Amino acid sequence: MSKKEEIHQATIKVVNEYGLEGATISKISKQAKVSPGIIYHYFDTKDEIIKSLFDEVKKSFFNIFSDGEPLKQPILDCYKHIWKQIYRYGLENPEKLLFMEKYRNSAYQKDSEIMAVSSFLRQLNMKNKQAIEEGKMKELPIEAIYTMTVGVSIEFVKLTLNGNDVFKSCSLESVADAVCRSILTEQDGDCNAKDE
Amino acid sequence: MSKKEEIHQATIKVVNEYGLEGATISKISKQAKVSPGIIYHYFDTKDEIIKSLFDEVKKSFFNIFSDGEPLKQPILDCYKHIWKQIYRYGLENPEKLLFMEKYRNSAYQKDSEIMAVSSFLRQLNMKNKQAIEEGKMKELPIEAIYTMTVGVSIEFVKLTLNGNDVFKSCSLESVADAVCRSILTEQDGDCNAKDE
Amino acid sequence: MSKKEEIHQATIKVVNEYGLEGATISKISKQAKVSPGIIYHYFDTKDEIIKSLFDEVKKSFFNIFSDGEPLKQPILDCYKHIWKQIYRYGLENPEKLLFMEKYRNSAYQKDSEIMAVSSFLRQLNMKNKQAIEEGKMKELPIEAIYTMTVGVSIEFVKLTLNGNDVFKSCSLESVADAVCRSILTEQDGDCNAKDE
Amino acid sequence: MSKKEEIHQATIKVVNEYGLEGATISKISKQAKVSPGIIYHYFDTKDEIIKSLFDEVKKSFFNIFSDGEPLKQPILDCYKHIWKQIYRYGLENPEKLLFMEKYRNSAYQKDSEIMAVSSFLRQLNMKNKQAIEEGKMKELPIEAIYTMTVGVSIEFVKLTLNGNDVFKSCSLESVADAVCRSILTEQDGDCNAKDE
DNA sequence: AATGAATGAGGATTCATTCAT
DNA sequence: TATGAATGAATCCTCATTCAT
Repeated sequence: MSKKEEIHQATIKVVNEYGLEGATISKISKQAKVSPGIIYHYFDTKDEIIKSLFDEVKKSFFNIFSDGEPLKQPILDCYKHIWKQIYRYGLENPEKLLFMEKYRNSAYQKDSEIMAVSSFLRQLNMKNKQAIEEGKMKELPIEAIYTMTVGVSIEFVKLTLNGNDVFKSCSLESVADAVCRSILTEQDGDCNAKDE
Repeated sequence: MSKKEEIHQATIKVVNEYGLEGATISKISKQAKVSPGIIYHYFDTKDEIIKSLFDEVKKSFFNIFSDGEPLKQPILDCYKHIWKQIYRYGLENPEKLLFMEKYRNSAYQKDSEIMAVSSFLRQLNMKNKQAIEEGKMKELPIEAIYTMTVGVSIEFVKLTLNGNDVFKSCSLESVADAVCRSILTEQDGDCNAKDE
Repeated sequence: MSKKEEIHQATIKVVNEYGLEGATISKISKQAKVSPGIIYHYFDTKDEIIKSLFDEVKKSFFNIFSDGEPLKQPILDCYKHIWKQIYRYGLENPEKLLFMEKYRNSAYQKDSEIMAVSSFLRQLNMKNKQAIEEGKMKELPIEAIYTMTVGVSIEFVKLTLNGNDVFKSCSLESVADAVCRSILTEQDGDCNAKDE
Repeated sequence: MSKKEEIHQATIKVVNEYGLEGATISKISKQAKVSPGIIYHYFDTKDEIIKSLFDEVKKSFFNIFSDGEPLKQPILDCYKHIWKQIYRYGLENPEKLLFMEKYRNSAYQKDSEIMAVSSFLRQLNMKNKQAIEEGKMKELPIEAIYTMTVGVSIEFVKLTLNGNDVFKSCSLESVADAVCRSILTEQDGDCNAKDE
């Protein structure tokens, strides 16, 4: 592991323990067992540490989207697959996921530019548009789709990490199914949708 | 408005402009047009200002749940009603809602003790349990139900406040319906649910 | 003496002991017997302390130019008067004069914008131009005139402060006379010199 | 050029760009294209770099005093010659001259030990004393003589380097003459002035 | 109640210097 | 000789909190 990675590792630990605002250079350097000075040999500012770490984590996060080639499946199965992948990722990498969530709600992230343009996400976006045209999916912007699926999965991770036994009586599968079904059109998603 | 309330008001404004970590006593005192010293007559510490403000905002937030007596409606309609109320509340009180979200992801909130025990929420919880027993709703803990409904509504508020025209092509009603339907059981929520 | 003045006083002492670069907030606060924090209640930055102090000192320095109404005298006597006033000022206010000299050669002073535009200096400049037109004074820019007269006086102060007994065998008067005569034209500077 | 000289060269460049206080080992090493570590093989401390550089520059500066054998000329012509040599040197070696001036006003130079004892200066000092005995020159210490002549020339260099067109209407020769004449006795300096 | 000057610990960052390679 | 990573003390500055008035 390179020194930069070690500092990133230390940072993510400190952020999870003390919050983004509580992550001081002093704490990070102690956690990484290096001097405060050397950190500035690898990073220009403290902000750069946080931002580059976020970029790393975001990359690793979006990488798991494409695991298992979900694009080859029908739109519902595609999102269900991603939903479950996110949940597993979150449980296996709680510090990464919680770091992302803290970053997302912090002053670092001014606009919601979360939607990175990985090649996978571009393809997923294409798939979305196609499904919308085919009348299978609600005509919603990608951010809304993301919120209604991935966003919920992330919140379920947080619940689980907080000790909440979410899936005691109800299977992960059925929740993933129900949640992801909400992005489909009425005729496609269920039979008895009614408007007020 | 009491002095405490004035300080709370000033705090919420400063937090929304500068973030939780950027909200200094100095800025709050200037915003509230009082001296820094007097703030410590009304609050013991800065943390107490933030925490008591959160309690206030949380109370006002959960108050709107009961508007329109949603408990008298069937479970789906009840949650759809709440969903839309939250969305409206968020657009009308962006500072309050964003403050809550910032607080929720900060170091202030160690555990997820969001679920306040208002009398309404107790009643809603009863209604949940009944619906579960009747086989109408998935057997999920209240926090999960909350996440799948209210949580999504809040995220939609954030999207809208960020300038995202979420409901350009798809009605608020249909999204609320689809999202809230995800907490129902398969037979109740839709016709063609399938398991993997 | 106001707190700002006290901090200025402390700063001038520290600068004279440790140099401009050695004048740290820590040293200044100890010299002024105040906490480091309070300094930033009166000044925005360390630079502002130095710059405002320079403005103060410069003002006091240029004030002594006009003492004794030198403008009413012929050009040579006028400059001789100023020359001697500067010398006296320097011996009486060594810290102020040395501070000015340090500032002048530092990174603070990028261009040589020393020539403040006090009303007196404007009048002196007028007198210069008149003397040039009358053929009494060399046609040199004001900065050169300043260098040849005031500049030399300041250097004599430095010599004296360094323990050099400059005027042991040669009177202050005769040096002032000889130095200031150098700005006169040849015909005017030479044969009709008069001594006091 | 030896490594030490290369480091000196780099130092003088960095000092002129960033000032004495802004000249860090890091910048010097980059400018010299060597590692920071190796600098400490050639110099014990950063102060030693600066001080030895000053000694070098001072030597080169005082060397030009003797160019053209000014000692063989009458005292006035001798100083006029030196005056003009200094001015030319300054314009040709602005970095060296400005470095000297920065050093002279810094915390490095506690006492005014500028007057190096080169063999030339010893001879010049002898010439001074003789001229004083002969009643041709004012009875002033060597430092005062230096200030009244060389010091003024250096200041004229600074004015010129700062973009001031000092000699637009008045010749270098006449200024050198007038300035250097100020060190002569009254009878000698006045009536028998001759121009070129 | 109210002010705002004052404190001092702690923040990010820099930099002369050292040291393993 | 030479590198450049590493150290840690010192820098400027901030800010929650206190206190004299």
